[in-house]
Amino acid sequence: MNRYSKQTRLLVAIDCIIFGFDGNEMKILLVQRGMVPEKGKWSLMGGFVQPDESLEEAAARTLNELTGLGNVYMEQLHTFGMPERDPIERTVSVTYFALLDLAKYKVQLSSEFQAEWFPLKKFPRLIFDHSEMVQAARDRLKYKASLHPILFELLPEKFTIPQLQSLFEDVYQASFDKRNFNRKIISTGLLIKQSEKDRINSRKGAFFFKLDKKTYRENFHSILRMIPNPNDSI
Amino acid sequence: MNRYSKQTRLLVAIDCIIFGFDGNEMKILLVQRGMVPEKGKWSLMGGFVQPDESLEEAAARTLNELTGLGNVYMEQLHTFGMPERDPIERTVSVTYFALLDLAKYKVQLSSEFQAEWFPLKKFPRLIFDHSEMVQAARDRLKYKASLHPILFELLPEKFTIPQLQSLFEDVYQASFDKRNFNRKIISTGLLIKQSEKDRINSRKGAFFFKLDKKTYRENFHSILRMIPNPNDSI
DNA sequence: ACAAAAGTGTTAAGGCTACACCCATGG
DNA sequence: CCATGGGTGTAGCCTTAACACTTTTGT
Repeated sequence: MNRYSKQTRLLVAIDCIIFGFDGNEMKILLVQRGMVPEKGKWSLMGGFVQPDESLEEAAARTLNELTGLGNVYMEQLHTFGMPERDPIERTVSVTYFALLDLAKYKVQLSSEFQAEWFPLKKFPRLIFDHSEMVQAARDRLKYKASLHPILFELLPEKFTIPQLQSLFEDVYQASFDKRNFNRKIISTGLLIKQSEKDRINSRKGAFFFKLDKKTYRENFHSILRMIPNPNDSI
Repeated sequence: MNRYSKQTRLLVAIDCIIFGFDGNEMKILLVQRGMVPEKGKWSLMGGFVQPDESLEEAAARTLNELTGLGNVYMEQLHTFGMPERDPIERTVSVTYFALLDLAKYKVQLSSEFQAEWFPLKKFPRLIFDHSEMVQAARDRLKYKASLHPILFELLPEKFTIPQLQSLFEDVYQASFDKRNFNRKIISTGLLIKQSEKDRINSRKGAFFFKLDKKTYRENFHSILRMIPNPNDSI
């Protein structure tokens, strides 16, 4: 015997929830679907798992086809498998979410796809169960970012603490006291202060910081408390 | 068009990591595989996803076939999809882990399967990547139980605090100071003290507690700190 | 000199760890 | 009466939230 006979084989897809931060707000990368059904409607970037690739490879390939990027933070999110989720044919979708520094890579989007960055606060209706996938990814991101220094993956190599705070505030839709936020972030020991300042947002200028990669790797899996108590919803 | 032509369809399996606690130690339920390849070797309970069932339904069905149980805590863990993980034919496996009160249900194991409870500390070599799945489930259990009151799912309706503590100690392979453990658990507000005592383990007897189901549901998703600092590894 | 954002310090409260003794009971 | 496991209290430390003023510099 070299097949499990009598069992039904299913299509297995990958869908990627691609988050980016432009220094100001969180965005999500969507594509206009190129095939029927729902051709022309907005959806997550996805594709089918090929016979010889692992799920991680399929996810990385999918991201790369759209953005040209590799070496991006990706994490398996959840697998969606309701029988009727794709009306054409039953498809099980393994979802991954990716975090990237949007400003740096904005221009590289493949023109092969009709892709666009949308603010996470307001993006179009998506096909199938893709909105549910986005919601699950947002929930996971919030959850994980409160315990692990994952949001640094969204920032450029050099960033300022006010930038970091505005990223947290956008993710949590909350405001934080800057003194407490500062103390909390500094106490993680993850930041290395640079001598230069970013003068884009103020006359005084804000010091740049870099991530201490070694400490980052060592502490990534320990449970930290990354955010102070929020003040209010924004 | 009513099929995505040219795409390869894959077998989609469910594998269940079933944890149980017998009042003394954590166990895992394994079956002797009934089909080639690896017939007779120990493996997780699993099966293929059927055409008309969701992944959750398939997982619940798999658990029910083996134990006769329904209404058990189950959670999707991770999807494993290395191309060569099953040498017969490529199979993507969606894993779920289950938590159950072993003492209560020990007898109901279906005789259709050769199933056995093994101590989590020492269980046989498993087929394919099943050991990796168990490790991932243990890691997830530790992680999640440190933040959410998930381990109550392993206990009978009435339980004592020393029982609860020994469960935590087994999961974390650590010992906790009983005064601090007590305070921490009581402060969650999840326990309702009963008037009866359990006199099995001591002459004095330990008070039974029940879970406050309402508080449990309300607080399940908030991030608590469930365990005090461990003293030492056991 | 003033506007606009960056940066910093203190206090009071609550939560945490570490630690040692009394209680209830059956034999 | 004693052995066994169950149950509790506290002091010192650390972390946290709440809160307001000073610094820098371009215009």
